[in-house]
Amino acid sequence: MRKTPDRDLSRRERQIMNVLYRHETASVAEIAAELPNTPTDSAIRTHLKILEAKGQVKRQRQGRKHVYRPATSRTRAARAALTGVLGTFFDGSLGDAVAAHLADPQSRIDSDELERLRKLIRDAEKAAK
Amino acid sequence: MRKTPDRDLSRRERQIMNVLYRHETASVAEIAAELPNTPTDSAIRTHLKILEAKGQVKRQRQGRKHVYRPATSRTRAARAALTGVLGTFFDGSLGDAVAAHLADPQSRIDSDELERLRKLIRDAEKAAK
DNA sequence: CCATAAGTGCTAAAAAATTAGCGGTAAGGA
DNA sequence: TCCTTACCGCTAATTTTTTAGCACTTATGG
Repeated sequence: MRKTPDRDLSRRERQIMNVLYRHETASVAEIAAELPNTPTDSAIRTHLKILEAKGQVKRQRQGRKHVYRPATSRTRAARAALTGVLGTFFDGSLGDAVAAHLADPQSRIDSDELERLRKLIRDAEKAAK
Repeated sequence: MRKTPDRDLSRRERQIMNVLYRHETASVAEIAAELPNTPTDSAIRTHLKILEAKGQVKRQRQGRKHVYRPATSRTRAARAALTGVLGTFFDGSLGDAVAAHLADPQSRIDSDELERLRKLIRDAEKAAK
């Protein structure tokens, strides 16, 4: 028996949650389509059942099948994930992260995106006053 | 036997790698100090051995003990982690992520940080021309 | 209204992850 | 030098994760 339940999710559980966050909502078959080393539907259903018991996902019938969604809002999860990455890799600094991403040759930031960022910062500065 | 080795790391492996990325370099005892549900040093050593075999960490004697560090550069790992979060939660958009973080009441962005961001964007725009 | 297909949950087995015991080695101080 | 302490890796056991088999239910279309 486990003393304290693990805070983090297992590898598969995390993979599944990530699919759900990308899709907002997904059926077993849709999840299967995105998992590496694709397991059977049956295996996925077991994970979903466990995740549901952990309070991580909600399910809902939709016609013949079930559709699953994350129990916590995307916004909340997104903030937590971002904050985690900032903490682990960027010393908690958003600026460091933005700098790194802008410098990443893979990132392909276009000028519209830059423009958008510029406005975001400006608005934030305005709001701070 | 495993057909293809899993791309992702196991839960503990990831926890350990994250400690290493935060510290850049760490001893077994230092790692232990930061892991939830703290296991014995011996257990951690086993994980490190496996991570070393997977090519994820390098070790180095330092006096009496060993010191471990990630095998891949922090920069590379950081980019990958950030890109992953952007993909899962922000539709790949840096702007969305920045907006979310600025809107996060927990984030406590101060005006120096905003100033810094402003310059980053400006320089990037300049460079794009 | 029957046959088929699509989807489900239970259960138990297999594989992987996680852990600790223990004996060994070497450094440092009495 | 000898004892104690700090660390190490090997090995084997335990626990968790991950998986699939299978029998059951329910829409659907012929």
